[in-house]
Order: sequence, then C-alpha cells, then structure tokens
Amino acid sequence: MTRPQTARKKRANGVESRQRILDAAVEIAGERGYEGTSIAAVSAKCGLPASSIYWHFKDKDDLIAAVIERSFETWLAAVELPGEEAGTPLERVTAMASNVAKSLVDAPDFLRLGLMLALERRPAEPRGRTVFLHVRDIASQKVAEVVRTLLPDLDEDAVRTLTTYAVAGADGLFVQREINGDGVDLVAMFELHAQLVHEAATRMAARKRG
Amino acid sequence: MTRPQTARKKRANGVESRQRILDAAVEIAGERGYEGTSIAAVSAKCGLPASSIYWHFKDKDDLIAAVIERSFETWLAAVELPGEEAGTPLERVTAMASNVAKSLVDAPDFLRLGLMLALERRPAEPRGRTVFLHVRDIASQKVAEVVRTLLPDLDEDAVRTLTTYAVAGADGLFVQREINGDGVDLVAMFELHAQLVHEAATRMAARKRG
DNA sequence: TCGTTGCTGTAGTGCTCGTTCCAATTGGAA
DNA sequence: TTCCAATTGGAACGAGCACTACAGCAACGA
Repeated sequence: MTRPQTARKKRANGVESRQRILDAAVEIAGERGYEGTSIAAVSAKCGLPASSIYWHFKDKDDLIAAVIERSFETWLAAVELPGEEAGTPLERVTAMASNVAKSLVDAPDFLRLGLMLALERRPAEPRGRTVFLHVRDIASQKVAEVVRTLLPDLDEDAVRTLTTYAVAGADGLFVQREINGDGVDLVAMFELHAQLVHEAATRMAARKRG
Repeated sequence: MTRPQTARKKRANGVESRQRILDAAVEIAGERGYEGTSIAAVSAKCGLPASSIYWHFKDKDDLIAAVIERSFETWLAAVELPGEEAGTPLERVTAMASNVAKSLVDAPDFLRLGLMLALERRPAEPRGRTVFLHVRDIASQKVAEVVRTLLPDLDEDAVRTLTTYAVAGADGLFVQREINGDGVDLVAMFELHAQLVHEAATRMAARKRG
C-alpha cells in the first residue's frame, strides 16, 4: 500500500480515510442502490476494514446519507444562473441548463442514487432518502428563484408549475441518458428543454398581462 | 403432449396461484425494488410457501421479469392515440397524454419498478431490467409513430429528438409525482407537456419547410 | 516513560437471503 | 382401485448481510 515509511501521517489517517470510504461508497451506491450497497463491498473497494467504516459512520444509513450530502455539495456548485452580462434571459437560462447537463454527465452517481432512493417506498425510510429529498428541494427552490428573477410578472401558481415542469424534464432527460447511453446528447436536450420552458413561461406572463 | 383440455376443473390451484404470486410480487417489487423484494416477503403476502413460488417461476429473476411483463401489458392497453374524429392533432395528443397520466396514477408500480431497475447498474444485469428496457422501447416506438402520424413533414432526426423529449418528460413528471405526491396534478402537467412538445414539433416542421 | 486518543485488524455475532429437497395431498385418468 | 402428475408444506442449506467486541498500534500530551 502507499504507506510512507518516513514522516508518518499526523495521527493515523482520520480525514483521508473518511474520504476514501465516501469515494468507494458513492461509486457502489450510485451503481447498485441502497440494498445493493454492502459494507463488505465498500470495505473491499476502499481497502479499509468494516470496523473502520463503523468508526467513521454510525451505520449504513448514516454512510449513505453522508454520500448524498457530499455529492450534492459538489454538484450544486456547478449549477448557477449566469449573470446578466451573459445575454438575454433565454440565453442565460439555456447556458444554465447546459451547465446542469454537463455536471450530470460528469458525475451521474449523485442523481442516479438519489432517484433510486426517492422511488423506493420502504417501510422504514432511510435517512439517505430524506437527505436527498431535502437537497432536491433546495435545488427546486433555486430553479423557482431563477424563474422569478427572469420573469417577475408571473404569479406563484405559474412559477410552481414551471418549476415542477423544469425539474421533471431534467430528471427525465437524465434517466433517458442513463438508459440509452451516449445516444442521447444530454446537453442539446437540456438546451431544448430550457427553450421550451422559457417559451411556456413568456406565454404565461403574456396571458397574465393581456 | 395432446391433452383433452375439456373445461377441466382446477386441479389444485395452478393458474390462480400464479396470479396471486404475481399480485404480491408486483406490489412488493414496486415498493422496494429488486434487492428489496425477498421471496419470503412475497410468500408471506400471497400466503403460499416459497416452494410454490419456485414451482411457478425458475428463480427470483424470472419472477421479477414476469411481473414487468404482465404489468406492462395492462398498462399499454391504456395508451392509445385517439382517432381523427377526436379533433385537431393538438387535441388528440393532449387527450393521449391525459390518458397516460391517468394510467400512471392508477397503476404506478409498473413504471416505478421499471425505473428502479433501469437506474441500477449491477454487474450481472437482471432479466427484469432487460424486459423493462424492451417494453419501454415498444412504448417509445409507439410515441415516435404518433409523432410521424401527426406531423409527416418531420425528418427522422426531429422525430427522434421529439420522442426522446416526450418520453423523458413523462418519466420526469412521474418521478415528480412519486416524490411530491398529490401536490402534483399529473394529468394537468402531462397536458402541458403535450402542448409544449406539439409546439416544438410544429416549429421544427415549419423550419424545415421554410 | 506513561497513559490517552484515534484508528486499524481479526474474528466473530445472529439473522435473512435465495434456493433446494422431499414428503404429503389432491383430483383426474387408467 | 391404482397410478400419476400437479401442487403445497415444511424444513433445511450455505452464503452473505449489518453490525460488534476487542485487541493492537501509532502518535501525541504529560
């Protein structure tokens, strides 16, 4: 292994081990879902014994929740509405959609695991599911805020409808790409989606004014 | 193997038992996914011992595949494009979307389980996943056929893009409803979706002609 | 030098899983 | 009646699961 014989790490491995466990867990959980993620598999992939995993995390539930939390933070950073200097509202929202698409292509594990957790209806809901629904809510509110910023005329009902539709389209296009692979140009589809949502939004705003 | 087959009485329970097993399995698998569906749970729910399940189905994989197959048939029957007497193309496609939405509200287990299977990436792919991807492909082709019927001018590239987008929207809206519950009016959202897709389609057709 | 803290390594625990084996039961065919 | 095939019932299997108990060891503060 990569254990430096000179100048041993300060303390043991603490922080780094935690990261290694999370790295292994996000990969396995992103592929196999909650039940499919065994502690033994995570242990094998990160090279640390099960007892280390249980030293860092309370139980499997806690581990999965931490996986969701960490990968959401990474992912959220990639999703920002470009500033006004980036052009017209349509151009800005299209650029944002394009960024979301790229981040989903680069790191699909987060959303794949999240959707699997969200779809399951187990009697005792895992904490990971709750965490995902929470961070997903944050993302939704961000989308709603973007809609309000770009089209201040819209009433809250329209904002809610558009937000639901926008997020649903993102989920659905992601799923399509997961299923059909590279046959789906996710960036192009997201840009089309942004365009259609923008169109629907302006029409709703016009109808309200008219 | 020529058997008289004269309105024979059910020997033991044969066909009915098979249905009972499938009924129990579709419910559990729709809630808990592949790994979460244990033979013991199915056995408990349908009241038949595990050995009966293994008499009717080769193994767990075979059972899940049969679940997908049967529920797809039920579901597909609900999805037809209304005939020309139903009005304009937009009205017809909107009505079709509305029907799909209703069928998903009534029987969400099929798509929920299918999406869970589709998202998982296990080393040895379960047959249920293959079956779902196959029946999903059938549904997609049906959508493509509807697009071609209503707008014969479109080239195949546009048809493919529109089909992908239409199916993705359906998946995404379904997921939204699974997550947010009755807060999402699935029928209304599907009708909005149909409208936007129709709009995009006519614009694509016009751009080609122009 | 000593004790404490932080983490790793080994070797389990009891439980549930998918699956199998085989002995009953049951109703029609001979 | 006897036989057979279609089912059911029950018990057991080895494997893998989440999780734990506990000893060992490296680095610090004292």
